[in-house]
Amino acid sequence: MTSHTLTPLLRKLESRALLNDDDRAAILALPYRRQLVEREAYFVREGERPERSCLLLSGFAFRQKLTSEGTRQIISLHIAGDFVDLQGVMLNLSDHNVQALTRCELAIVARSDIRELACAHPTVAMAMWTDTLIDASIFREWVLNVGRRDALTRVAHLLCEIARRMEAAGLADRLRYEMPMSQEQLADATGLTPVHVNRMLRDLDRSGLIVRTNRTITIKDWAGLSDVADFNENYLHLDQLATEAARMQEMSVCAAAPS
Amino acid sequence: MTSHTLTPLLRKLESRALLNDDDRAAILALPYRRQLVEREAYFVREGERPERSCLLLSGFAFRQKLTSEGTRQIISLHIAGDFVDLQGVMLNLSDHNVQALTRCELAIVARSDIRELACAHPTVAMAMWTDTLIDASIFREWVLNVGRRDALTRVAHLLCEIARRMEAAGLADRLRYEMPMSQEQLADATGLTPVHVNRMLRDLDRSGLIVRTNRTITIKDWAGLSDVADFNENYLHLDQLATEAARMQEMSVCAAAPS
DNA sequence: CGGACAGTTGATCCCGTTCAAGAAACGTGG
DNA sequence: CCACGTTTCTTGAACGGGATCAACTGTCCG
Repeated sequence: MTSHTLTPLLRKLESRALLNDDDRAAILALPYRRQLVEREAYFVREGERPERSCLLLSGFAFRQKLTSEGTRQIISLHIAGDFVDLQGVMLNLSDHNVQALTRCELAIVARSDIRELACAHPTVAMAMWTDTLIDASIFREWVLNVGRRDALTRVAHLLCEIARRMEAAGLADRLRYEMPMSQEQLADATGLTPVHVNRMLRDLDRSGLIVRTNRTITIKDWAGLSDVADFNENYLHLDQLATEAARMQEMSVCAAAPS
Repeated sequence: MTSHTLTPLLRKLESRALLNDDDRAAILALPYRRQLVEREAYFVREGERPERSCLLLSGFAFRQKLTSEGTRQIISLHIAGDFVDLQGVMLNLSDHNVQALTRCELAIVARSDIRELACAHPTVAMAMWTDTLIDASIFREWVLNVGRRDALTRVAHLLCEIARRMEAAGLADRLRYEMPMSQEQLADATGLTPVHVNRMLRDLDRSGLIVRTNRTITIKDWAGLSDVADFNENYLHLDQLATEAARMQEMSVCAAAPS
């Protein structure tokens, strides 16, 4: 049972709230369908009425919006274990696109099944709510990044975020990972042009903070890089569970009552 | 009972999900404390551990983050009826600041009371979840606005968003409202400088799309303005309730079972 | 080997910034 | 009600960070 397909989902939700055995069983009992999708495939399209949500079992994905002129802004990244498009469970119209960055394995779950789970298991609902709140926190940091930081800082910040999230997901070392994005995609994520992203990467390389070999990023000086990146990892809320456990004891609210 | 202080909260949540009488009673039974705060006052500070949430009874507020260099980015606006800082109910560390834009009346509710409400009333939990998802959708649009649109479009987009949200909240006509923000704040919301915001407003004025008298914005040509603004209101999810009701019928999930 | 795509570099341009100074609006106290 | 200081708005002039355009290199894959 430990190798159940939905184990990554269970892990994710357990990192968001304190679940009991009943909650765990209900999560693993979710009906799902496995699917493999190619690079560039759309999971969700703007304007659609979502009927299902996608759990990323492997690979990378990103959220994206287009202006009327056709320029693209990447809004966020998603890595294996992320429940992409959880907001489609409650919102009735999709306001952006979600696309595969690499080839992805998915577990597809019906929206109605997630709603039933949430209704029957309040703690699971709160774990999913928390997950979407962390997404929102990342969006806020990206508004700041794109709105008020210069080009070098923006690029460095994105490198730090990817490093830290991949480390937290157990996918790579913080100091060495393979960049899943092309420079054009980095540009769309930072609100820059591919040409200028290239120059900023070169500058980071020349100043000795990183080394690039093909798509592998090696961070030579984490403190130095996160300094030029103005990177403070609080917004990723990676320690949510630890602080949650501590605070539940203080408050003894919703304390794991068997449902 | 119709003039209960928390009626705006009830209205807000009823616009997010289909509540039953029991849910309504539980919302109005929330313990709260009224407070009046001055312009510039902080509701939440980055790095704090949130213990309470604020319902805006009157006035305007905004979310904000600072870079290490001290430049400010405004992340979103909030108007009377908004439950600011709902994300503080689940997240244990605040990742941004929330500040009063004008003098505000607040109803302050303890975090633990909201959690208890959410545990006991799944539909209310889902309404609050939905509310935070709509906030997140607005953040996404702002990433696009600040990342990929030119200055004129950014400013026009913000004018459209404020107009449409004030209209939806019943606070003003879509075509005429009093701008609650200074040009410096508009600049921090659009990722521009105050000087350039001023020029863009002048250009919108000269081209006949808007007229400004002091802080009053009169939109002379909504279609024209929303066209230069690249404004598509889907991201505000203003019709969430209507589409929700329609879809609940299709699916009959969580169908208002008396709790 | 060849064709497509990603990355790299240089030269030039322009949108938005910066700096500065004056005008209007606002709040406060007399 | 006006006088006065402060904040906000407005406009001009010069500058610069990043965009744009264009050419070349490297790499992957058939």
